Amino acid sequence: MTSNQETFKKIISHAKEYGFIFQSSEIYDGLSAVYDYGPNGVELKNNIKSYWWTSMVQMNENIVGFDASVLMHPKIWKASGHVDAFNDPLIDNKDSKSRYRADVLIEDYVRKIELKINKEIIKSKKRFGDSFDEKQFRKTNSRVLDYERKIKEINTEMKKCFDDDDLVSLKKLIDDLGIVDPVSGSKNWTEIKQFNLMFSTSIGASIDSSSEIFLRPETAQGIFVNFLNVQKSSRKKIPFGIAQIGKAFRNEIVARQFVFRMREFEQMEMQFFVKPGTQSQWYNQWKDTRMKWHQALGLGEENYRFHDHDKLAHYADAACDIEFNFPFGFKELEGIHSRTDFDLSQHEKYSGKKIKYFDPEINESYTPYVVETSIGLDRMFLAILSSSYTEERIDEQNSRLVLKIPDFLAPYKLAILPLVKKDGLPDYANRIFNDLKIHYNISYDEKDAIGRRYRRQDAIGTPLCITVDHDSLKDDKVTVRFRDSMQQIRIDISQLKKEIDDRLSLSNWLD
RNA sequence: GCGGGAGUAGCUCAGUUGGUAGAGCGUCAGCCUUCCAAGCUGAAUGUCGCCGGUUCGAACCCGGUCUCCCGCUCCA
Repeated sequence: MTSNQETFKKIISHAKEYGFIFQSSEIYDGLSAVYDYGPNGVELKNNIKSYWWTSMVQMNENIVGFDASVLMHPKIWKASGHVDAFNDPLIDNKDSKSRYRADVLIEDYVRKIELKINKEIIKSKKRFGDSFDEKQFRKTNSRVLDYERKIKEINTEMKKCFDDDDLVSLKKLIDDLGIVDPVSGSKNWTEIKQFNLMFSTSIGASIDSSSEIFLRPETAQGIFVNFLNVQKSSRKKIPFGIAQIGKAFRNEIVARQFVFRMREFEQMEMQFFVKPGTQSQWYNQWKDTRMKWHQALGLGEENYRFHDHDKLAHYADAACDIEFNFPFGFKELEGIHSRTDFDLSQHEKYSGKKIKYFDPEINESYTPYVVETSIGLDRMFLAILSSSYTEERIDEQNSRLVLKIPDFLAPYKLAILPLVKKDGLPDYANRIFNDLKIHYNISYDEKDAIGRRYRRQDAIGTPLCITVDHDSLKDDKVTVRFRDSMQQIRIDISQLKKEIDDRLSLSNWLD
């Protein structure tokens, strides 16, 4: 096992031990790929949300907030393409133990035939030189005609299988074509199974009259179907954005790597509506803005990189990920997609309602183009947790475990600690606690030696510790101890709030 | 879903041939009063993942099942 994997395991243990993340339904053996956030976890998560929301909605005059429901009309998922795209017919090879999408196997087979046609063409081109007429050749060459007929047959049969949901015939097609596993060369296939990545439930109390609906597999469609409601009620002019934070659900076949891939997860997304033709410019601008937002956290610029998509989804004309260096390598943290007018057009088509924006600048109406930024909240959480987890050696004997979480995201902003729990120090400490608790989430601790309490706060990432000692009773000064440097300053309690604010304010991070 | 590995206290792990379930750390109470954990005393915490089988007797053997880890696969 590599040291990264070791570290990752330690982070998972740490998350449990200090109340950040628990596995769902643990006492019933757990529910796979579903997690619960503990007392410290929910604080961190809420702070991340607030950081995102503030920088998106509050700091941008042309972005408004939104919160769509999880349950939506089932036609939405037909329009968006999820009903088709999230249904994968999968087949396993018993010898190589590999799993494939049945349609991809067949498409690969078709591609091989196409290669054969190309070979024939190249061969003849060489023979005939400049006088070679490709169109004529394709029409007349018997071998090429056979190949093309074969391709047509396969495609027709495959389409028929999909239209009829006939997995048995689809399997027969794979058998008849003699398709072999690219790894093992074996034809030892299992039956084809249909996997639907959308969770379904039913709406309506009566069994007879109820109908199947889906838990949303992405939050974005809630924004698209409300585009006109939001645009008209908020009187926004293009270009403008709609932002929302919410849960989405995917019944992943393989869901692993802790909270990186969950069946129930939370997205923070912003759909930015622009004039057609300007999408590429906005796409690049949002790429830049989003990367800067991440890097402002100070987790290390070298931990981020762009990954451009080679293969674009059906709705996109450009797409990239911001990847983060997780303990298991660089993986997607946020997606930035230029979604064209696909979604709005589809909903216009399926709903029969006009979804157009009248642009007063050019006196024309059009279907806006969309640039999407979509970040996995749980992934962001994991990025912060894993990169802030630090095992620090202080000297020969001493080490400590500290979460160097960006200060304003920390579950507790400060801890108030009486040096000893007698001589009236706890009373004094409690007065400070009560004065400040309306402003910050504060931890109070009087158990054990002061050093041990500092370590406990380090382990959950509390940036500041306020220690009350005997002198405090006389001079109204307390010790402020900093998490990362472990340095201490002595400060008058009247200056305390200002000192804390100067250090923790969001404005240190947002401009 | 397939293959491999694992599951004993909150955490890390012992547990002999099948014979009453253990340690360290942590937690809690008390002592000590000390500005960077690991001083003293005491306490709580386990259907040994779950179900079944074999046995006089199962943490241990057998079967099933659930969960986690690794690989394959998938990923808007």
